[in-house]
Amino acid sequence: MNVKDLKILFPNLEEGLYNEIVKHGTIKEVKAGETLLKVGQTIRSTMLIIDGLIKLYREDDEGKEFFIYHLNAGQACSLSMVCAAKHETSEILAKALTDATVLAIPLEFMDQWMGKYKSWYQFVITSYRNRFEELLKTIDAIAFTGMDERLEYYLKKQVEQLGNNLKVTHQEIANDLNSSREVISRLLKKMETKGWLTIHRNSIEWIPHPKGELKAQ
Amino acid sequence: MNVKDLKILFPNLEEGLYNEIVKHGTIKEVKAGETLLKVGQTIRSTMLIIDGLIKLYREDDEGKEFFIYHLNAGQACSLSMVCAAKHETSEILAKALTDATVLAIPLEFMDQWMGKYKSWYQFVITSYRNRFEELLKTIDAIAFTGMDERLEYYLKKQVEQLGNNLKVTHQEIANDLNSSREVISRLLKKMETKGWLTIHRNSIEWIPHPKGELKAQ
DNA sequence: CTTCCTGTGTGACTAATATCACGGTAGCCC
DNA sequence: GGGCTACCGTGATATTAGTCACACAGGAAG
Repeated sequence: MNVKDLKILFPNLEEGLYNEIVKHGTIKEVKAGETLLKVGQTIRSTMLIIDGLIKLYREDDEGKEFFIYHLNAGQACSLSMVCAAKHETSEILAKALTDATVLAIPLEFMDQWMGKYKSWYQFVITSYRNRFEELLKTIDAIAFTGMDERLEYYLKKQVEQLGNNLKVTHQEIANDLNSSREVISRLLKKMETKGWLTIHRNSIEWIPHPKGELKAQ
Repeated sequence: MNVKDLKILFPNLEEGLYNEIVKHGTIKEVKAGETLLKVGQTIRSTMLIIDGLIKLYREDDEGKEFFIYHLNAGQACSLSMVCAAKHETSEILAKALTDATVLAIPLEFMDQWMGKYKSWYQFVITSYRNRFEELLKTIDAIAFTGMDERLEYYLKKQVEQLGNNLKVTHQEIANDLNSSREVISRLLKKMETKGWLTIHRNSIEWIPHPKGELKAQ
């Protein structure tokens, strides 16, 4: 990892901080589909996403996985920060959706930089706020809306991260939303007749349309 | 506000920090039922709860209120922290459930103390982690379980905060859970026959029983 | 005591979602 | 091509939760 690339991904940090990050962080490569973080695992470092897309899940007792949000390049795993700071264990499951590169920073620097670099503190706080907002929006979706709107919200988020052509099966969507394949199939069909997307085998093509963007947060 | 009381409520902070809190914080008294924070309101200070019980809600477009969690004495409003740090607006609704006293700390100290007092940084991070966990548990409840379990979880949380005798109507519970009175009434009745509680007019008496405690987090 | 209001109980109905049971189809491998 | 497997479509049915209508009960105020 070099300072130049780091600056592009994580702008607005202090000069000295970039050097420290490069010096103390260790690169970790993860293959698509691999698990980065298991529930119950002890966290010993904070993770910055350098490349790729990470998907975070909440797991229930029976191992069902409920999708919470994505992390992509230039973001940090807030949970790894909180946990790291208290030497505690993970509450969530993180999987690499694509091949990914993450930068692991041993937790002792987390503390140290907090006092030393104002930009680090800002970065951490901002990460938190963003994740917190994601969680609140997720709660909104499940508490206030039906499956149809949730699917819509879900697809828009996927499109935002992965582009209009989603390589995904109905079953996978159902798992992420803790629903069943049939329900998702039927809802997708409805959305297809509305002209919002076209269904292919193993993929869905999102058709941009006036109401198709996620509201600015 | 004096240092001695502060120490009891917020232990493990640095000596100098207590003095600063007392010096720069301003006490705010709130009557039961009053709103502390509206959605969309700009936040100019971080709030520490000195006394009383605060209830936080998420609001939908039509003003329906979905209960998220409590804050009680000795805790901080994490959201006010994130928002304050970025001069942003509130995403949630906070109401005083009982008469309450909060200590408002202007946001500039938030930044300043972060670098100056390690204990403050620890406190903030810990607050976050706890709130984050609450949110995740709330998501679990709505994503993975039915109304019956959600009601059970809800009641246990109330009991934890307010004791075994809950002064609450079925309608109020229904609002908090974004359900309807009839559904709650019927579920309560079931729980009554199981011997978990007794229903009175305007109140519910929780009967402690082996499975009646919230799992340790 | 009567009136009125609020909270509660209950049955009937509707809507949304999950589940079951298939049958069809595209693509892969032999 | 034939068979296999994963994915998708669809009707029937079950379950859960929300809605509607109304009856009743307790308590406060007159």
